[in-house]
Amino acid sequence: MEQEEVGLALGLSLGSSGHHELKEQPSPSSRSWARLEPSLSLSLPTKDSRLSAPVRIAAVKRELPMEEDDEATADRALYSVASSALVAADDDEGCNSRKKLRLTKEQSALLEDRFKEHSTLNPKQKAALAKQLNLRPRQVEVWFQNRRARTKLKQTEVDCELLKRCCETLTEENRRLHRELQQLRALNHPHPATFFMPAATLSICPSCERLAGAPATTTTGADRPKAGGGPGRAAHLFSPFTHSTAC
DNA sequence: TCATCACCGGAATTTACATCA
DNA sequence: TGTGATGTAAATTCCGGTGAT
Repeated sequence: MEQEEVGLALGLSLGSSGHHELKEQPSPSSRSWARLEPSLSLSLPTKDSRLSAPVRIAAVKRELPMEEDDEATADRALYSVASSALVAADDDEGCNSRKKLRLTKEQSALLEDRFKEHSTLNPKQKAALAKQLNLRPRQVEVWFQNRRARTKLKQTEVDCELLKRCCETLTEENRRLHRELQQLRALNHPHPATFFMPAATLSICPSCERLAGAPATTTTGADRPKAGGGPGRAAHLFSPFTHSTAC
């Protein structure tokens, strides 16, 4: 991005004359900046300076020893400087705050469209999209980062809700199994007068590994979790006399 | 093989702004 | 109409992973 574009994008026309150490300013990428900074001995105009932001950025560009193919790093550095200039602009007005970009509906829509296609961008795509949107590549990059974060958060919420429902289902299944267990125990230790099935007939079905010994009327495949052989396994009750291979 | 560097993305956090009671 | 609480999203910072040299 040309320095003039940066200045125009920021809508800045600052008056300034002083200088400000670059490393004191926050940047979009502190690591990139930290790697740049040691090689720099330049100082930047501050809020007190009388240079316009584009001029200041141009000054930085002259002093930054960058390769032409290092546009991403350059962009971050320039953005950092531009941000600094913006802060300086506010300071000029006695308001030490950064301005916040609000994307237009058109910009948001296009970003969303691109995100639907690819949730990440390569440098060329980023630059092209930035140009198309009249934004800085760094802004596009940040938007995609935040968008991915929002997507992940949304998915986490969905997963959480699913787990919650699953937990409720399992809890209910657990209650039901406890009731059945009590019934089975009653069968296993019946009063002599009401005895009708010997304890020995309660067994595990060899084919499905489910407990046998009572009618298989309470548990169906529909009301059990499909996977994993959960609580439903032991609850599948059947009579060894009526059990078939359908089990 | 190891060290260093550059780059990128994720996570956490900060901050500006909009909305609403 | 002014104000504080709150939510949202842009921006920042830090950190770890990875590939190139």
